Amino acid sequence: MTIKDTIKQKINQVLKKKYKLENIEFQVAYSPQSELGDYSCNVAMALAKKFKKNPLEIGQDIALELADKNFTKVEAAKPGFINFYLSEKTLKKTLGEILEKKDKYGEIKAEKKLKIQIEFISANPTGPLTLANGRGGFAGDVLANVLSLAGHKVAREYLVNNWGNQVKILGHSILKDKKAEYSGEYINQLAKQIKGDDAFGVGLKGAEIILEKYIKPAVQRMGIKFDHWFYEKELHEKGKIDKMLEELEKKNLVYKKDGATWLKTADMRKTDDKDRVLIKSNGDKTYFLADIAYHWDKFHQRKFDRVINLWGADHHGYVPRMKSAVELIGYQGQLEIFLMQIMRLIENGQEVRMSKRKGRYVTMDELINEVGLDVTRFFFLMHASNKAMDFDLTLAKEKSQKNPVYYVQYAHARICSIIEKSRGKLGIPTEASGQELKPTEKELIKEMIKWPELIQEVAENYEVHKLPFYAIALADKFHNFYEQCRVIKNNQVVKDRLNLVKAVKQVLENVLRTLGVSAPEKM
RNA sequence: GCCCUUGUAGUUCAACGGAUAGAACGAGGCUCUCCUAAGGCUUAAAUAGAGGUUCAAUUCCUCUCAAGGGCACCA
Repeated sequence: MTIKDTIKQKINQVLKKKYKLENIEFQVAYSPQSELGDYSCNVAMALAKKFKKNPLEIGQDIALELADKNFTKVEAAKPGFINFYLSEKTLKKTLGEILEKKDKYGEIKAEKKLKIQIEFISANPTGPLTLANGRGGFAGDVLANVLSLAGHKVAREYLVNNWGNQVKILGHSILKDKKAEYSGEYINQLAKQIKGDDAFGVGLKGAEIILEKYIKPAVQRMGIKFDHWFYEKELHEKGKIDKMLEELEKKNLVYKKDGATWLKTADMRKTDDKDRVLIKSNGDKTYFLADIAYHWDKFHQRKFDRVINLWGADHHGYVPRMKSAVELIGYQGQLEIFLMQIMRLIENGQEVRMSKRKGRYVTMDELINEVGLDVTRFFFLMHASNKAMDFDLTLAKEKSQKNPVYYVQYAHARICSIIEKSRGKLGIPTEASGQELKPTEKELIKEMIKWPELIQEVAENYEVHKLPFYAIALADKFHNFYEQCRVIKNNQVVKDRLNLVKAVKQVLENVLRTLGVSAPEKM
């Protein structure tokens, strides 16, 4: 159990015993400054109104009951916060825990182990992966890592839309006829390889080649491994779409109007506001129907407890109907859709609209070639997904040398160097001054205590961008320590510090692994 | 027109409704006889505007202004 959980549990016990209260909402957070302790809780402020009492007094009353071996001091402060001061013993205990758990430090037990699927990227197989696919790609990959650390069984999936209109258009583009829309070098290449006169057939072949020759290698270079590539084509060819329609009819969820077949999505008034077409009046099936069949497959056939889809923000109008459909087929609350905001490409200070159709885009490959995978991943991951981000390739190239990822990796390299130099040297237990940890040492350990707590938090709110910020904070604490405390002194190794530094190396590695970024031994 | 996102230092981004709004880059000033100066220390610099809710608002609500996206029997 993390320190945070321990505090929460203890406070709930006190509330129950002392005040006969349950289910009170309160938060346990990190104190903003070290003078105010390490953890702080606002429960007294939450109770102030209820009791019509000064929150500080309530805080003092509660603090009295909270004495715990993990803390040297628990006390109420100013407006009514209860502050917890970690004891040195707890810090040292954590250090031992890290060295013992090694790469497992950060793993937590889920209250209930879930089978979770994360579907992301899923870019149409009509061209190479571009920068636009970077956000969802890296965020999805890291979210999957986090959810596994949090104790769930996670599968990564890429939906290949190798069917429908865009495949036909791809075919026309390869044939270079009047209906062509896509252009670019890859289309020219495909035109040389594929012959035929049926646009859809040509498109299918083109999509297959694009997937194998451009998309899959790019995904691999991005450092992502999908557990499953799902082909939309198979839904159609295996008759799963027709079966889905039968199923919906059996459940009495469809009706005919104006020659088309509709799904009663508006019945789910909370999620969608009107009914949606499944079969057009010309007899064509809509993509929506295929998508329902796809989700039926996820939930009904493959039995996922939770499905998370990362979509581009331009699909947000589609979210309500998809959620309604999933509810209608009986999986309420099990589909989560996260929108990745648009990424704008800037060139010479001007926004350039990326367009696959106009052949105007920067591919993932180009970017990784220019600045490297570590910089690319870190850059994308640092941005919260609900905000639009600007990307200037020229600036990115210039600035890649200054990417904060190096700050983090440099900490790791410095540690490796210390460990290397300490080999074979005489060990001395601690500094002559005694057992007391220096402030920078304490700060460093406290930062490491946060790692499992962060995993827990991100597994709940999916805010993956907090991980790179944590990595920077940990590196920062290390660099501070490095300036203040020497591990090797007069050609002798301070043993406790060597252990501390080894623990930091371990946590840095765990963090970087979760981010999919390398931990170099030399820089 | 309706709906959804988003407005934080010069720039790119942080900040579960909490205590003095943090970083990085950029600008200025220090700092290597000692484990990697890709480091450390330091100065200047920000919540778009107006109301409201709250003990407490960058965060929630309303309006204004600004940016982006969506409103199909397209996928």
